[in-house]
Amino acid sequence: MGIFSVLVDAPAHSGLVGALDYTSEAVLQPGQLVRVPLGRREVLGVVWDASSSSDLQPESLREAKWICPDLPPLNTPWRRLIQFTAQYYQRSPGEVALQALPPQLRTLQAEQLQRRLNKLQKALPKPVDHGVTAWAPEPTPEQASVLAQLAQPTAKGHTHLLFGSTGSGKTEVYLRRMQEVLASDDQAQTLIMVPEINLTPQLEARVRDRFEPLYGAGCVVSMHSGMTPTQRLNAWLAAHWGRARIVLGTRLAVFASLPGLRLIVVDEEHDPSYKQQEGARYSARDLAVYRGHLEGIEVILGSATPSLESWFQSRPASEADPGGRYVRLAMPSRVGESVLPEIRCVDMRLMPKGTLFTPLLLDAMRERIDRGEQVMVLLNRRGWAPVLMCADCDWKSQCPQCSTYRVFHREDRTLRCHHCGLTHRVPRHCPGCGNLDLGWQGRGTEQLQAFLEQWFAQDAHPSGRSYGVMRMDADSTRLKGSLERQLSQVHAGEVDVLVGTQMIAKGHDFRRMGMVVVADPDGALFSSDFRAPERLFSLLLQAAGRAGRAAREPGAPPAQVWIQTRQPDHALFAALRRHDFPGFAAQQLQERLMAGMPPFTHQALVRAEARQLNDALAFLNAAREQGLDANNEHITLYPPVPMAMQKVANAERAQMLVESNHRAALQHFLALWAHTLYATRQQHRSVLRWAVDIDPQGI
DNA sequence: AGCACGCCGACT
DNA sequence: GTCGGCGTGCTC
Repeated sequence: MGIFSVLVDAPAHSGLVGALDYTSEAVLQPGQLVRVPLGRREVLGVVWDASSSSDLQPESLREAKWICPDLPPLNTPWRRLIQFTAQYYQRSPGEVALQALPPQLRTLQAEQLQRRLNKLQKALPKPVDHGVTAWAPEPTPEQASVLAQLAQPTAKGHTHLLFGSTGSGKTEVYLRRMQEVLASDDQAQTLIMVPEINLTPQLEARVRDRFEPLYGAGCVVSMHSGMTPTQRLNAWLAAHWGRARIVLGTRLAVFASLPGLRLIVVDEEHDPSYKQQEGARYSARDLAVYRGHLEGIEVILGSATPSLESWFQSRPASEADPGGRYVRLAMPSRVGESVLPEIRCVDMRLMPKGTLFTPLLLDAMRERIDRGEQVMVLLNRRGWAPVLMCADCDWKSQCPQCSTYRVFHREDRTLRCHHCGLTHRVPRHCPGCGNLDLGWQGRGTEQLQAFLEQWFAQDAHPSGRSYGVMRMDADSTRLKGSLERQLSQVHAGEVDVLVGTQMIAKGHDFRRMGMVVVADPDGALFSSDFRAPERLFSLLLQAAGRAGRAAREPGAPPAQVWIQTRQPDHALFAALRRHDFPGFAAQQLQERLMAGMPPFTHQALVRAEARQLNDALAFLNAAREQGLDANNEHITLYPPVPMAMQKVANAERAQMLVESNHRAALQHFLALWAHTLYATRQQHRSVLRWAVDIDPQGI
């Protein structure tokens, strides 16, 4: 009878910190999946440490059963990745480990699992026909040079930042590099990550086209939260078994078990979606880099607008500076005939307040459309208008549960809170004074769509048909299949004007888009979040990337981006007009350095929620006092403040910023302080929830 | 986190 | 008299 420690799914604050001890007749390997009794239930566990001794009385230990002898244990790098994630993001290893496994593994009986494995084994990989090669475009000289550099071992290590403008063919570089790596070893596996589920289908199709002829059907699997539990389990097993050679997925795929992993690609590495926003708040991009380091393999981070963290980390060496830890590879040119679109600002200060589009812009749109091109209109606000209000009294569509307004959605006549989801029918008359005259303030995608439909209905297209205006946002794509349907309508040319939120700016390859209109970006210029300019720049450059992807006809005017703003002289737009990310980044980094912000400092947030704001603040203040007593010179503990969105779903929220110039010092402090926080929580029972967010996205 | 036990209010 | 509200406590 040996003693084995086992990880089970228990949150860090449950008192069950670390692994639990169990006995077993059979010798269990670390990484083996087991089923263990925990209280009255039986749960899935991961064997963590073999034949350890236990502090507990031997007779109080219960017995672990392995679930499936044929399932190989999770390997050492995987376990170390889990260990690191738990420690770095201040969660229990059990919680992280079990979250990283497919949910169905918890409930599946041993026989069912065995049946799955048998099926997987029977579906033998198609013997590779070495005569077969997938068609692939010839790499451009720029791509070839980057590929040569990737193949060349460097002193810097194995993480590369591929800085390539939209349309420079980054995906082709990923695919070719994957192909080289896969060909070098018949056990080799690669992982490629994308920020959003929406972007997986088109990349998946491209990856399948390239690799299925080489490695057979089933060599590519996807991993994202939109899959059914069964699909997820099958994909996970195929990867864990080594049958899948390529795993393609969203942030959760960073935890896929890949015994033959040789390369990780993180596409659009700057995208905020890589940061998990609940539970263990990990950054899949950062973990990908760490995993690469653990496995001793190559990592490629790709973006046209890298995060300032990655940009800084990839700075070249100079006399005074040894440079960053990543190797920067640049691909500045667009593939083929297409040229960079012309970016211009439209000065909205000259227009009456409330103008949706300037007349000049509307004329330019029609001109484009009549030439057979499409126009994209970007506005990052769903619904008709962000506020409904009474013309007589001061009633506004305030959400009763949150410190924000419910958004007026005219299409389904609702007032919806975008934070807590609360939905009401639009009142017929003012709930404050009974007045029938309810108006709105501001604009959303629905309103732009309606305006443009009306505008273009005044005339017919020169060909006699009518103009097509379509809206694409989270509302229009809610139903299954509607995203695909809408995209195919755009590709089929049934749409002249596509109105939408940032969803339309990301990734999709609209070949006929000749003009991009940014309707109202100014909100982001005045945001209190120091990362807002970075995100806006990235969004606008990505949007610009949608324009003019195809070669243009001789004599056709260049693709254009029109930005309607009341700040046309803003430095951000000046850099954008030059397509100058390096210039923008240099200026932002200078500001961050001066203001002592990331990447020059490291941050963590402690957030707390309570029914009363003061209870949340009191908890944080008490925690801060004790943190200050620890008196660490490298740590700054700022006083707690109410969050910008102070109330969400009837919970008052406050947060406290912890900062340090040294990542290790911050980690060390947080690890010690965690105990204090748990203890302090016991004295503050009114606190509903609290959590630590390491490297927070927004403050 | 689950899932117990446990001790007070409105119903068959 | 029970069904059930969610407060506290434990799980190797």
